[in-house]
Amino acid sequence: MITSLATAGGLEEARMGAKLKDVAALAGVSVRTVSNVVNDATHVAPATRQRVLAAIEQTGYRPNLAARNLRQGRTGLIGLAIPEVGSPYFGELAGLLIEAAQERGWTVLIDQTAGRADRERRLLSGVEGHAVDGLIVSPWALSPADIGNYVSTMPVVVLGEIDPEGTADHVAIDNVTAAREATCHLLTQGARRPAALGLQPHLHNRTAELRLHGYRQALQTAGLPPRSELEQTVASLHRAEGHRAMEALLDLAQPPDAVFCFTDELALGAVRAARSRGLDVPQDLRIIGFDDIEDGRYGTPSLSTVAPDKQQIAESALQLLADRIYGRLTHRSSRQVVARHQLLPRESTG
Amino acid sequence: MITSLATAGGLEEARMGAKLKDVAALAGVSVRTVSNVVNDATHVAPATRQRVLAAIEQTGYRPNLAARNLRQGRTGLIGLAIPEVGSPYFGELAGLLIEAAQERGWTVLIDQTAGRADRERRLLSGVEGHAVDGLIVSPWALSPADIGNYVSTMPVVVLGEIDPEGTADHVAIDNVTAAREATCHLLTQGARRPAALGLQPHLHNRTAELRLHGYRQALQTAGLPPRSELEQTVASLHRAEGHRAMEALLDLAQPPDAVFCFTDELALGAVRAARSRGLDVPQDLRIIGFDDIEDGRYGTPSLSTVAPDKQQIAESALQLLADRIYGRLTHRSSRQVVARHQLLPRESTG
DNA sequence: AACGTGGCATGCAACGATGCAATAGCTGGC
DNA sequence: GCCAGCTATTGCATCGTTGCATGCCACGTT
Repeated sequence: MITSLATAGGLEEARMGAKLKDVAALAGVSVRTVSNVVNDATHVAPATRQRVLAAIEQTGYRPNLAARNLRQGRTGLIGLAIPEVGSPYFGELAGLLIEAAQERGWTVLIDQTAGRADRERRLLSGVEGHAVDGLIVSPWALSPADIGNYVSTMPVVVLGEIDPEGTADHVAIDNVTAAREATCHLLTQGARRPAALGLQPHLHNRTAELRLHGYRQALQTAGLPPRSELEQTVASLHRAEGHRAMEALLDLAQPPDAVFCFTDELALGAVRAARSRGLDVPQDLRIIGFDDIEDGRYGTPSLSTVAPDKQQIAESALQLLADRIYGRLTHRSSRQVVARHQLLPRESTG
Repeated sequence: MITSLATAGGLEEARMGAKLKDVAALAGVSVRTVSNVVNDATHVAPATRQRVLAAIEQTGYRPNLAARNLRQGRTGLIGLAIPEVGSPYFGELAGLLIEAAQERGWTVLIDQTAGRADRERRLLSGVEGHAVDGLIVSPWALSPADIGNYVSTMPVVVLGEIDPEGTADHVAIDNVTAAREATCHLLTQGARRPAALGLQPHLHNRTAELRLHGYRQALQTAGLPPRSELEQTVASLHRAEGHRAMEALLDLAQPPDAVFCFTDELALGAVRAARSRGLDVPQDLRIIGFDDIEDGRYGTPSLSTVAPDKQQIAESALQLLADRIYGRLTHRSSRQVVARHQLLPRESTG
């Protein structure tokens, strides 16, 4: 309708929706040639290219992504499924992923699963349709088997959890070692009854399991018996739960003298709880977290923590995904990247 | 190619890419009817609907969004341009927006502008092509005039800054009043030399300007003279800058006895700086922030702050955008929503 | 002189879905 | 018994782009 008008006279008023056809008409070439210029692929004579570029400039042409996607079968979008963007660790990670994705020409589309299994499944099963070329999932509530069912549908990279069945690509740090190191650090600083805070047995939170495992290993190495009352379960990973769980620990007949929290957020809540009971951190109670979120660095006391290399995690995840999407990798077998981590002792452990 | 195969025998192996055509063939109806069922719009006989639904189930059909978008001219995506997802305030806000958008059937696509004007412009000018139906922009570095140039291209809602020329829809709180209240709170608590921390004169950060204005109003009302050395400029809104700026204030011959920080992050850095100099907050120095991020609630001391109603901001922004996108609103004139805010006195001001 | 080669440019068809308008089937009223 | 007035269903064209195959030309080779 307007199309023909725009084609005929479209010089300045072409603002809204110049198509390839319009550009072609203005430049006096075929639609196909304009497309070639835009995708600067095949041989185009310099003179023609100039003319087309000028026409593009003049019409303000922008490729219609929907059409391009339909034709190419790719969308240039990748999904990122995380529990919450608002939580610092995932926020920081999302930021890095978005940045890194942009460099590869991808746009990231965030879905918040809030750790609910149904939502994570819905996402994987492709409710979004053919909307994304691939998916990066950070599952808190999904079992490895669940994931296996869906990787056949589209490229999936899983963050933060090792899938024992090896059906999907994974990026994670060595959680057992990291947790052991954190606990050892507490012991080295003189702790005799270190607690673990952050179990989530009701969810399929394998990351938490691994960290618990590392914690127990450290105890064993030090010749200390595991005590189940020192292993605190939480319902979520927010500060409020850290606060609550810490109070429960302090209410024990024999309270701990140190706490390894599975995330920094939990640790920050725990610190707060300890201090409002008049305890000094680290004097009376040493606390270490996990994630190295920015809040921990500027709190009082600054929070000791284990820092996963988030940058590396982001890069690796995209690399794995790229390999699958561009089909550089045909074989089914999954790959695993183990990202670096680093123990960062700060004030909260003395 | 595979299409015909799938159409003919496609019962179970239709996993990868069942189209409308395949479903239609299986259900023994026309493609158009299947489409009608999917969009449950027009009259479809119950029996037919059942048959089609079964076929959809069996084939695992998912609508191809690219095709749908091409046809409809809408993408179902809205862009969200914020400086950083990793920063708590924007992370929390993004989370709420994503959630609210999902309820309206939209998917949010986050772009991080890092406060760089070129990036914000690039985004507005539609580098993303016809990729998004609308845009929510939280500009730190863009002047109102810049925005005016682009609103004609697509629906835009601006967050956190009032555009005096009235070219775009806006959602913001009453920053002047809020800042005045925060400063008044400091004065009420006994402050005599309250400082303002967070100016960004080099950027077109109008939000900061408004908060400074409110701060000065409060001083004037209290009969205190404004002192330019108490108005601290920052290069970014991160904790580190809050830390640095606070130290600068403390190095003054006559340091302040209270500080109004323009964001909670700055405030957290400021608290840290004060305490590492041996000052007690709030005993020696009262500090109030702005944003009500979660970190502030669980720090020691807990941070007094001004809490914008983030939920309302998110809802309103989407409402305004929806009106534009669905064309319920044709007239050019811009609308402004002033969201609620609330002063939250906590420990850091005594 | 005839032929092969490679650089440019083009036309046609198709990606998968929906808007439109037309058709087939049905009921009820006179 | 016939037609008006429905509802249910369908075919065709189309959204804007790119893959494929081909046409055309000029040049270098035998």
